[in-house]
Amino acid sequence: MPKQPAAPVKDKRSAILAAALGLFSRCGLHGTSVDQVAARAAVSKSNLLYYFANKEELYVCVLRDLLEAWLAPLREFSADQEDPQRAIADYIRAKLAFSRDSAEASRLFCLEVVQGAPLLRDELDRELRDLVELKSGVIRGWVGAGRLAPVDPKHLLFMLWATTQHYADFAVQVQALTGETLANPAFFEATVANLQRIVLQGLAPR
Amino acid sequence: MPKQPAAPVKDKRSAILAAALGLFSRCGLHGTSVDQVAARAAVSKSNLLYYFANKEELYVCVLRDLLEAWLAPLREFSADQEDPQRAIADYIRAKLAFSRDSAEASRLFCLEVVQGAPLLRDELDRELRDLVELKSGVIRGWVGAGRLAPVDPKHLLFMLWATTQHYADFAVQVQALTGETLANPAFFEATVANLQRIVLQGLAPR
DNA sequence: TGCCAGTTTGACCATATGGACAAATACCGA
DNA sequence: TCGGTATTTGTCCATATGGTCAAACTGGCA
Repeated sequence: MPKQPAAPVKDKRSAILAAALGLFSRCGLHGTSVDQVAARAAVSKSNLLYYFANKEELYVCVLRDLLEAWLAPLREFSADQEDPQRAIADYIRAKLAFSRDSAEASRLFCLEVVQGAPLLRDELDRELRDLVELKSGVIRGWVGAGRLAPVDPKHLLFMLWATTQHYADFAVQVQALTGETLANPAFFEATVANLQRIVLQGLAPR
Repeated sequence: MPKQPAAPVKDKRSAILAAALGLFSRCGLHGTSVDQVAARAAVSKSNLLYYFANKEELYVCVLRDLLEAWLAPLREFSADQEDPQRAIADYIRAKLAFSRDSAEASRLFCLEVVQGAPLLRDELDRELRDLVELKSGVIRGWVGAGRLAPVDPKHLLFMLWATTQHYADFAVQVQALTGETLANPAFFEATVANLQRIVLQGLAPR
């Protein structure tokens, strides 16, 4: 029977993963050295390589955690079949909260996908595809019932992802132009309201 | 009087810049070696370093061209003060055309901004800021005249950027989920129509 | 106490890569 | 043809970095 890893071991692993996320999201895989990650996690390089066979494995582990977190809000989307306006409004808020609370994760996800997602491609094809198919069905149902203007479900999802993730991924630009961050509660609420208003009115059946 | 660079020199420079754009946009600054760029441009590494003092200078040159191209559609936005619906519809189409025709540029811009834009920060603060201020005034005017639902101009611009750039930056994801690319004219038109419909209805004064 | 698996460390190495440099070559005007 | 400038190339080097390895250490348990 394999022994359960002791608590300190788990702590170290997650400390390393956290440090890696921070650095990878800012400098990318190739712009980050194992030394840097180790230093940031307060661990020797050799020790880090005891927990992760090599840099790529570490990177993949970070991505795996990432994808799970990224998918969470989508799994919740329309979970309890409430009315579409409510479901979409909630989703916008949840995604913006993710952009605020997990900005580094959002950015690393963005980096990876922009570069062609060599390591996520499979998961994108498999896991995400199924989930999107499922949610698309729900949206199509709403449209069919006349509760939503006719809209292609996938384009709608793209729009929701793009607009909400933008505030994490392009935070530098947002800050340069507005001086604000989602960390500011007032700005966060204003962003939620703005997005919800436009999207919901844009999707309202005529 | 400094001699004008001969035609072949210019060709070589732009060949190198083009090769660099392709590689940087896929692998980032650190994931791309000077050797690779040189090979792709059919030039020796030494020769490349004759035209660009070092890798960073090459990178900055690529970014500079990039930013200019990225700004072009925004400069055109509402240039001739037509009605807002028309101006926004045109802008959406122009930006999507950019995503289709200059996907690599869009992706490199995205990479750079996501990583904090250490090299673009100044330009973002200066050039883009002024331009955005200008266009925001136009939008505010439309809102004031009751021709547009009340909306924060900057959030509107963010929305337009995010939604249109998404099809270039997240092309892998889009393709994984729809099997399509903007290169397909039918898909391009469907995307334009979908976006225009939702955004314009979302912005219509009540 | 002594054993052993799990953990930690420092020393070391192979390689990739940015870039310096000097020699060679092409081009061009006088 | 000649001289000089611009261009091109091959060689070489310093450094950074991913990763190996064997030795040392730790903690629990018989």
